[in-house]
Amino acid sequence: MEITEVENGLILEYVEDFEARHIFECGQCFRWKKEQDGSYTGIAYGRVLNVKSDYENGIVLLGNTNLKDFWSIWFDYFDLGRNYGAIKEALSEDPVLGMAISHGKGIRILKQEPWELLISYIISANNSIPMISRSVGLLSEMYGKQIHYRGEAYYAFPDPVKLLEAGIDGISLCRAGFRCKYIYQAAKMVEAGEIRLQEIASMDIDNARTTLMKIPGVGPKVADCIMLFSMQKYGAYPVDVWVKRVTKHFFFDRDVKMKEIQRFAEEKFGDMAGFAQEYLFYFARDLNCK
DNA sequence: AAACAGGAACCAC
DNA sequence: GTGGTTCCTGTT
Repeated sequence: MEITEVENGLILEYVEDFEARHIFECGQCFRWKKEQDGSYTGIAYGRVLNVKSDYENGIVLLGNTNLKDFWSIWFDYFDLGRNYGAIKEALSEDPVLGMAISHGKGIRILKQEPWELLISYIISANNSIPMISRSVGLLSEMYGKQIHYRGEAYYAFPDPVKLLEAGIDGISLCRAGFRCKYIYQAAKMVEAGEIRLQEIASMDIDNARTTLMKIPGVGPKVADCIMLFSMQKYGAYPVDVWVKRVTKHFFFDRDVKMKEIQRFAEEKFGDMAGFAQEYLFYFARDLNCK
């Protein structure tokens, strides 16, 4: 990779396995908005960033940043030190994964913030992606810190304290329905130190899952999403309806239970299950696999 | 306008 | 521990 500093941004060249559309639209994040020019603008770690990529030429343009933030935030956020070529090659031994990977070849799993993901995925339960994005956006607008970029206002995701101050009634304004009480309780547990996300992140996958599931609104699927997308637990294989459908369709072709799918993923993909899940999810949505 | 979409809680068994 | 029902908001 080669980095050039330009006016209010960076040009990255010789970047492999990076396609903004695949990264931001494979279901792992809710705060990146597509712009007219095909770039994406989002907010993470208290910074607003604009991203545009050209997969074939290995070019990524980062707007509204600098070298310091690149090395302290964005290099890790986009996991640019990871060799996705090797992962894709290994997974492609399976022909179904081979197809899925050619559909989403530029997917990278972002290293997002555990607290924001905990709340985002509590909201995701029995909910659709546009509605989840809206609720997370509303919480941020109402209770998060405002940041300006190109004359527009962006909002960081609010701290637990801010949500506690808002109370259940304040939280309910984000239109997350029955999940609002879980959001409030989660904030309470985190603020009280009853749940320590950093500690959970350092546990092995089974202990981390069990501990996360003590939080109301967090079941097996939500726990696996939090672990995969913010705690680098790449053996997690979150099974939502799409992953259930696509796994069932290509690998079973019969009625299967969640537990069977979990065991199958663990045995077939091992510590790469999370990557396989993302390729399959994006593929299933593309195919509208039912 | 009724049917459908989407995970976890909760309660029987 | 498994199975069925309910929760909320929105779209088709």
